[in-house]
Amino acid sequence: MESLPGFRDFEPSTCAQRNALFHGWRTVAQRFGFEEFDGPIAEPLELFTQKSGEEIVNQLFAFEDKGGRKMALRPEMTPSLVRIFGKNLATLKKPTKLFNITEQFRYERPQKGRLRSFYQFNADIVGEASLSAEAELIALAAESLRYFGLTEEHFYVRLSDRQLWQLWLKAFGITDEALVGGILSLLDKWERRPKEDIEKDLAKLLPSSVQAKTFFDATEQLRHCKTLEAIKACFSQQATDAELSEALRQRLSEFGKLLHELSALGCEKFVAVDLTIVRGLAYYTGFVFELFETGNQGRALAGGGRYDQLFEKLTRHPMPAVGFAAGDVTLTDLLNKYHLLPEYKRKIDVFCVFEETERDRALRCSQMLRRENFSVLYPFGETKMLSKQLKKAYVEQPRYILIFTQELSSRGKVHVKCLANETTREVGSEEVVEVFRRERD
RNA sequence: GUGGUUGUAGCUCAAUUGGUCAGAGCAUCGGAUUGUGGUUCCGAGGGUUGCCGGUUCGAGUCCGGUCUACCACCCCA
Repeated sequence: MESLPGFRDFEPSTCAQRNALFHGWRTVAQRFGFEEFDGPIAEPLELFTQKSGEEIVNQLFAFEDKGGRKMALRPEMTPSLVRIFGKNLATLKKPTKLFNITEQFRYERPQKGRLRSFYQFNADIVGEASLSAEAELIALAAESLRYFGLTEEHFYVRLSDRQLWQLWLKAFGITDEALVGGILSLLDKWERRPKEDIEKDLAKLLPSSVQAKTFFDATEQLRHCKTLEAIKACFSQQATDAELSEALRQRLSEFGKLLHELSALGCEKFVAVDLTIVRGLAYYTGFVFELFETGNQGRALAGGGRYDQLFEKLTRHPMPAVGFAAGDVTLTDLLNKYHLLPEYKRKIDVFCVFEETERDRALRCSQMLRRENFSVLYPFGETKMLSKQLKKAYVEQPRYILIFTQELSSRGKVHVKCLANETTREVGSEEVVEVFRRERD
C-alpha cells in the first residue's frame, strides 16, 4: 500500500535529512533569541475561515469529528499563533519573538516543490511596530539558509512594500479597499499572464478616469525599479498632490532605513528591492518579502511580511506583527541540487562479538557502555562463528569492535579493536568502561 | 478542479514489428569459512509488468477507463 498523495514516508536516510533541516532552523532561531512554541495539529475550522474566508475550505483537510465539530488540519501556523497569544495580549512581553517547526496540510494538487503534507519553519515577532522587526526576520530567514552552506550565489531576498503599492494606486485615484485588493492580486500574476489579458482585466477593474493602457505601462515601469531613487522618479511622473508626496517621502524613508538596517546585519548581498512581490492574501499591511533561488527557478524558499491588522481581526485587540515561513520541500530540493545535504550513515561506537559462552558477559558490557552514552550493537539470536560476526560488524563501520572469547575471559581480558588504526589492545574485563571513557575525552 | 507525460523486483533499469519476455545489476538473506578481519566466489528469496476492462490465437507491448508520480494551469496562507 502506498502513502496518500502528497504525503511522504521518511526512511532513516531521508528522516535524517529532514531532522538536519529542523536542527539548522532551530539552531539559528535560537541564536536570534526566538522562543519555540507549538499548538495543536488540528484547529476549529472557524479559525481558518475567519482569517481567510469560506473559500479556503476546499483547500483544507476539513472534516467533522464524532461530536459534529467542524475542524481542519492546520494549513499554516499564523492563525494558531494569533489564537494562542491573542488570549492575553495585554500581558504579552513586547516584542515577543516566536518560532516553530510544524507539519502542515493543504488539500491541493501536489507538484514540484509543493505537497499536501510539508514542514514549515515559522518565525514571528509580535508587538513591534518598527521596521527593526522586519530587518531581523529577513536576516533570520537569510541566516537559516546560510547555515546550510547556501550563499548569495544561491539565493536572494526580494523585498517589496504593499504600502508603496497603495500609494501608487492612490496616485491614480484608486482608494477603494476591494479595488486595491483586486489590483494587488492582479499584480501577483502580472508576469505569468499575457499583457493583453492583464490589460483586459484592468479595463474591467479600473475607474473610468484611468486608461488601462496608461496604467499598465506606468505600472510596468514601477515594477522594474531596482532602487528607491528609481521608485521616486517613477512616482514623480504621475501628477501627485502634496499630501501624497509627503506620504511617499515618509514611506521611502522607512524603506531606506530598513535597507540600512539590513546592511548593518550583513544582509546587503542578499537583498534586492523588487516591487513585483505583493503576496497573494490581503492581510499583509506593509513590507513583504520572498526568498528565491537566484534566477528565480522554482517556488519561493520562504515568504512573509507585516500583518498589523490580523490580531485585531481575530481578537478585536490591535497588535502589530511580522512573520515569515520557510518550507522544507523547496529547501530540500535546493540543498540536494548543490549536494549540501550529507549522506546519512548510522554512527556506531562499539560492536561486540563473542563466543557462545560469553554472550551474557558481552551483553552486560554493552549495557554499561550504553549507560555511558556510547552507541553499541551486538548480534542477535543464535551465536555464529566469530568470523561471521566480524563480517557483520565491519559493515556497520563501528569505531571499535569488542571481542569476547572463552580463552580471553579465562585470563580476565577482552580485545578492543580500533578500526581507525587497525590495532588491537588487550584490556582487563573490568577496565573496559574506563578505557572507553578515556577514549571519549 | 482542468490539460499533458508517465508506471516492469526494495532501488536503478532491460525485454526486436504484439510471439519462451518476466530478466540484469545493486540491496537483502544463505553458503564457501566449526571460532579474530571487510573487498572474492557460489546460491536463494522477491514481480498476477499500478489497477480494471477491451482488441487478439496470443498483450509488459495496442485501445479505453482509473489511480499514482511528474509537468503546466487554478491556487499559493
